[in-house]
Amino acid sequence: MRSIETELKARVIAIIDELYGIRLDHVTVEIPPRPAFGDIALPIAFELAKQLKQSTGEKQVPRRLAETIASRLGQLEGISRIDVAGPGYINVFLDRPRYLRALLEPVVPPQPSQDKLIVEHTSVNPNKAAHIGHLRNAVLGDTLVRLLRALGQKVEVQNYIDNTGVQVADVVVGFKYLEKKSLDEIQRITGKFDDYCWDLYARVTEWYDQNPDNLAYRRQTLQEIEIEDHPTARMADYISMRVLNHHLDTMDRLGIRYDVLPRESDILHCRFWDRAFEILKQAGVIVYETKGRNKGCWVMRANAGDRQTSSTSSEDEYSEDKILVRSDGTVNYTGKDIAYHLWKLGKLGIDFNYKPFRSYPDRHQTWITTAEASEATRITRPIFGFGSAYLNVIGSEQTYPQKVVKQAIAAVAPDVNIERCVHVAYEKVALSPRACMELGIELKPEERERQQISMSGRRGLGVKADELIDKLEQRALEEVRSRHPDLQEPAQREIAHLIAVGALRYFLLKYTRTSVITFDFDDALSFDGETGPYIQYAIVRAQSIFRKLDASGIRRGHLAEISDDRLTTLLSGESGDDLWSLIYLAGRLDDTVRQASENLEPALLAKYTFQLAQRFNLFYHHYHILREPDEARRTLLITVTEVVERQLRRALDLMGIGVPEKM
RNA sequence: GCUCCCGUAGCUCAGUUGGAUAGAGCGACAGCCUCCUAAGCUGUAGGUCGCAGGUUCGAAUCCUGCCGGGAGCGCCA
Repeated sequence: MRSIETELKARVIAIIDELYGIRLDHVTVEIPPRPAFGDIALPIAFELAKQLKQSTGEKQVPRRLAETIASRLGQLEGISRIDVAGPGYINVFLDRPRYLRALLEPVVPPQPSQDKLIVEHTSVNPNKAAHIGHLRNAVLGDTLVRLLRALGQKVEVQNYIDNTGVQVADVVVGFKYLEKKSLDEIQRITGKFDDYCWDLYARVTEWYDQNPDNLAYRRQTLQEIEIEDHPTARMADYISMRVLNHHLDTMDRLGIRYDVLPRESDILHCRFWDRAFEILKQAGVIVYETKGRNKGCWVMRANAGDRQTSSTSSEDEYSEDKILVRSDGTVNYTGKDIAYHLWKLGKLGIDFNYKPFRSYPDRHQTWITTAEASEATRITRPIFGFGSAYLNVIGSEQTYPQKVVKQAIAAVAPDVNIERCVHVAYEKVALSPRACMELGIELKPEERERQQISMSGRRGLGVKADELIDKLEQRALEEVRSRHPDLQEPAQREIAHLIAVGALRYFLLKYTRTSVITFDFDDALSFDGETGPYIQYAIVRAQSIFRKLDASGIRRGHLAEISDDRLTTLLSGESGDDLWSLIYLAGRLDDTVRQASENLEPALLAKYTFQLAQRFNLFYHHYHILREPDEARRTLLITVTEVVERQLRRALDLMGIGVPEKM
């Protein structure tokens, strides 16, 4: 498996060093396009020919080099044969019985890491219901967390709560000045509060548009929100916490949870910025402008943190410089974010207080920050922050501010491994014109022509997360009812729920991060083709086979009783090759997981899993296990089914997708 | 104006980091349920990989320029 690949690479490097005196630091390994070309291909001869020509000027034939290297590779454990093909590929054929037996070994979880990675995701403004774009963020983040943890990385999941920003302020303005409601009256609002705020938020935006003077209420509200115990702050706190609870409910439906919820209000009240300000000033990262257009502001130079002198100055008016403190002395969002990130990495020197916020049935506990040191903060709790690095799942439109934060960290905390601190940027979810029509949204004339329409919380334009999940569950339930009318209602609902989650999470993961998802109801609500339910169905079919086998009294899991010779025969020839390609694909899960994690790209895992399910369905139609007369062959077919079923289940689990018993 | 992302089949997207004959799904058309669940399978049609150069044994992938779409570059968050 992986060890064979590593072994191969090492051998090739050693041989090339010995024969040609060239030390390669990287050997490309690929999967040949056709099984006839073997299981692992090394195009190393081409690279070597190039390097030899460069160093000696002598032209070498790649094919000849490949033959030389291949002959020196000799016998290797787990490899049955090595060929040289085409213009100079070294093709490696694996020992099939050995590989299959290795796949049956139990999965050993890796040693957990000492260091902790802080993963921030979701971070939805707590002023309205979550929409499909927020789900993309949360599902991406949650899946990355699962991948990293599976590889042994210790992870802390943070969901940042911006409860003092413009968005919350706008909803407060809506309640206070548009609806003229008191806190008491707000508390008496029944029904889905986040939906209520969704509509109100859109109305406030309209109200501002109608009369820009109304923006004065926003400015005033923003100031009052920051004052501890001010009535406006209390109202904002009530609203944002009630909406936050809805968000956590929504995310819980998809199996997404958090360790800690840092609140912006607590960053203010704990005076994080004051400390960060001192650190930045001391490091000389920010300077006070006494002239120019940024006069009176504290700014970070564009080249801060670079060791080189900034001699190549600058007739271009410091256009790259970033303001952190306004001329009125207040800090902006990026400044607060720098303070927050210094805290994440344990570099701020002060901490929040914490209290329990939500407990889950499996005893998982989510904590929230608080400013006051009360009784609750003395409860034993995990240590938050002090990460060795951070991963921020944040939309790609925030690339610039994220770069600034990273730059500031690099400048003031040189001991931080800044390479591991990454902004996991992803593109947004836009709406297809058809989806807009189905939502009953009036489009502006210039929008009608577009291929896609951006969602806008301000305009109340978007697909609400809960409504979409409801729709998916409803659709799945109808399907389950017609297929399994004999099942009890709760059982049917449980299946429908798993299918809905599978459909939604897979839908959001199958696109690569850099691709804009053009949301369409037909695509998102589909259970056919490249979808989560397709994969779940493949597993359900495998389970069904197991049930039938058990009922017929046919033993499972005794491949060990079949000799290597017999297995070699069974795995050769046309149908043997066919079975082998499925086994080999199933074995590549771990490699795919590693790759998806290295690239921070869950889509790689999603695509792989679908491909494996597809190949299994093919197998399912080609081979009828229950009717297989040859016992050894039947045992092999059963084993293949078991291996594939296990890998598919593991892969789905990493994507946060469960599997029903039947569907 | 500058920076970043995207452009591949009618539509939505992959493409193993430069490799062998460019792949899926949806949609269309034609088939497959006495047979482990048809949420499945088989077949057909569908491509100048935006355009033009360059780099080399080899380019959808890398470099340059252009065209088209999106985002960012605020004393907003």
